[in-house]
Amino acid sequence: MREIQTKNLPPAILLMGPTASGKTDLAVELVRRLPVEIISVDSAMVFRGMDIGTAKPDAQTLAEAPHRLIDFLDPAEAYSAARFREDALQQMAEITAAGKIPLLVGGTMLYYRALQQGLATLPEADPEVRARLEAEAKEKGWQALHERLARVDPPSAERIHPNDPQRLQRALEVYEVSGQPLSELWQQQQDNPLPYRLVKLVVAPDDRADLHERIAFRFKLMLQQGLVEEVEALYRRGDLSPELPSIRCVGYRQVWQYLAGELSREGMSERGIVATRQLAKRQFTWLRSEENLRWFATFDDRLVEKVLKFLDDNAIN
RNA sequence: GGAGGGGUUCCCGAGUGGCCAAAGGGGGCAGACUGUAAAUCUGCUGGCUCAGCCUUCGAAGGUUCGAAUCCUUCCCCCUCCA
Repeated sequence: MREIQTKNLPPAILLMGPTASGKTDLAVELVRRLPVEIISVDSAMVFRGMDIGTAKPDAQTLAEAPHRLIDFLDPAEAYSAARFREDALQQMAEITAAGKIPLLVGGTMLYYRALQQGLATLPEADPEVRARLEAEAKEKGWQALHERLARVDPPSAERIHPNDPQRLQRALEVYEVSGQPLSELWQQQQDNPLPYRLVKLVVAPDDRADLHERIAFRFKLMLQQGLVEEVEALYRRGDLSPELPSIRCVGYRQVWQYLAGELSREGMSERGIVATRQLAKRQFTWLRSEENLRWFATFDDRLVEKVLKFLDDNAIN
């Protein structure tokens, strides 16, 4: 029954893949051949002034294939999965209204998840509450906060590992701000299917070793292109710190440490490459749990051709 | 040529007779993931016919009931003296 309803919905393409798999190149190619418009699904490209390290397409590419949801946030600010969902839905609606097809491209898998499955109605981040919890943890230890969570929200305490400060903090924050346990609010979550017929594909090298090689090559290229200078500009602002989501991004964090004298130039490069590999690995874990994915190999000579055929078979043309 | 220090499982590094397939860290692999997610966290990590067995601590011998740990010879690396 749901299938039948789906048929009448406007289409949208989700193009996923680990970092350095060639998503952007493929997306640009699709823009040239199909009536699609790109929406970025990337938690790092949202930041202004973070171009080289996020592998943001260059100005010329962006002129040809505009990306929505990039370059709109200052690195001092924070984004979220919930805001992404709102923003993406709005952009998708605009594109569809203009008679085009939304092409969502990126590697932030939580955002895809949030978009597809929706989120529970929860209070947004509260910097004051977080700061207070942080201070408390520093004094008493996260173990104590885990014990407190066990009293006010047993299911969440059961689920969240005592060593996971980020999730502990969030669960306690939700309880403090809303007066309700996170686990309760989750239960009230409603099924909220997207009003789109999703066609999902992923690009990734067949061989992990190939991806690792690409990652190392690309990171060194970023350094040649001026990644250190880019991060230095952020470093010199004086109002940014390594705790911010922007500065914790892969590459930025390591270069920041290098600028702070905590890493040698060589160590920074090595750690940056390692962090990128580890990111790709986590992205694969998400991808394996995605339903209805069609996989394409990055190094396939006929990649574009095959993708176009697949999309055509799915009534996208 | 002489004096000393060292070679440990993918890497770094602890271990100086049994409790050692060998601490810890890194890397790798697998997993989790609901407003920080390029984040945060968890597990595994010599092999096998897997409550046991086999191979491993530079190499080869030896001592011992038993050796990564002690002895002998050899190979290689580092520091210092000449």
